[in-house]
Amino acid sequence: MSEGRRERADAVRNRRAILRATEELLAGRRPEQISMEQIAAAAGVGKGTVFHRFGSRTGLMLALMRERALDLDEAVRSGPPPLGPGAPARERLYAFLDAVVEVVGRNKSLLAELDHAAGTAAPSTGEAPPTAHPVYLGWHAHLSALLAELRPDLDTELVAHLLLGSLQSNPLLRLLEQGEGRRIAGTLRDVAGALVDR
Amino acid sequence: MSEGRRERADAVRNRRAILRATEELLAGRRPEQISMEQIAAAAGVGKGTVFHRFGSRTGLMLALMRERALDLDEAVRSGPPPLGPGAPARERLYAFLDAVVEVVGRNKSLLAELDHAAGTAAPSTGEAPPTAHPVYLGWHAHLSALLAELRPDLDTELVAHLLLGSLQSNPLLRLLEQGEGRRIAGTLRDVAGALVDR
DNA sequence: ACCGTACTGGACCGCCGGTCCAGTTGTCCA
DNA sequence: TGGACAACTGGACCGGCGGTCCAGTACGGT
Repeated sequence: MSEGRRERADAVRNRRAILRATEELLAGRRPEQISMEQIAAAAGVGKGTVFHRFGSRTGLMLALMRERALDLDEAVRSGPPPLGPGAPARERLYAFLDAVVEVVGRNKSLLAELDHAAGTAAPSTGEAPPTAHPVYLGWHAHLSALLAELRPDLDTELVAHLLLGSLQSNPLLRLLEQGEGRRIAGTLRDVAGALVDR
Repeated sequence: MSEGRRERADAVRNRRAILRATEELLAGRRPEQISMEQIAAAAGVGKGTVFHRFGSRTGLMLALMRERALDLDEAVRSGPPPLGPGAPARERLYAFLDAVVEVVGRNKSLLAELDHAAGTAAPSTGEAPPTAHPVYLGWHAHLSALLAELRPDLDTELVAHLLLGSLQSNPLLRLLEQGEGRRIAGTLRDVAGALVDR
């Protein structure tokens, strides 16, 4: 994927403008009420440019989500404990759940959009694999690993899906919207704790 | 809501035809790939009729979901134990989780559609309350009550959302599609069990 | 200064959910 | 039995969306 050609300066400028514009619009309205044309207008570019850079609506949203999830990703991979490596698995688990709830809370609408978009795949080879988005996959891998360390007897892959999936569901996103983040983080801890402290 | 006027015979016939047609189409493709026009054609009626009877796409999907969830609802409210009243709360909890997984499994695509539609409310009074659909609310109420009986110290409302929400998430629905229902039911039992058997 | 190429933007396309209304049909009452 | 009225019907129609296309533009290496 690494191009030999450098990216042109105006292309960079426009890509950033589009991402910023999307962020601003997203802060005000629900994502399904924002059209690609509005985004283009807000960014001061043509609609064609938006699609040229991001491929599709989903591609744009995904790019934005990647950007937003980068910090957490780095903190988990090489940051200081307890989020990063070095702390005991249980501490890392709790820290990670708290962090995920926080990130999800700051990106509810984006996640709702991506979750829905996951079903709509490219019509290229007839039946494209409708995988979850990369950000989710990363979270899931990390969570599975932590759980497996603590309870190797469980179906940790599935438990990780259960824990993360619940955060993506509409009722939870609604609560997050109402600032119930701390309450959710606490209860998620209770649930995970019940699983882990046997 | 109880009308004094009886429903006309042809209206009943058409309503059933539309629901059946929707079911058949839903069995073959993902719901977002089915247009209202296709449904109308498959049912042998005009598009106007579909909207007249169900109000909107969401209304139609909801009507279908209600129909599908009726059996479980009755079994829980007045059926034999352990699903119905009479069994100890723990048994009822396990039985209910199993039953919900089964119903969700038979209606994944429908639920995905409704979950997404929950965000898009009627543009009537500016900002309509984007509540979850009635079927979900019913399940949530029942599950909350059972949990509260077993662990009154927990935030059972929220735990119920976590358990049910996870089933609505895309990754889980994907697994359900691949026939992993039993695996999911089992793990859900493990999670609930860890919470309840302290 | 020049040239090739990647980038740009807005007209355009097909489709979708939803509306409208003129015509039809079931139902009730006399 | 028949007539009148409301409820139902269906397909033409609408605004708007995501996505495509391509002629024109402007960047950046040489």
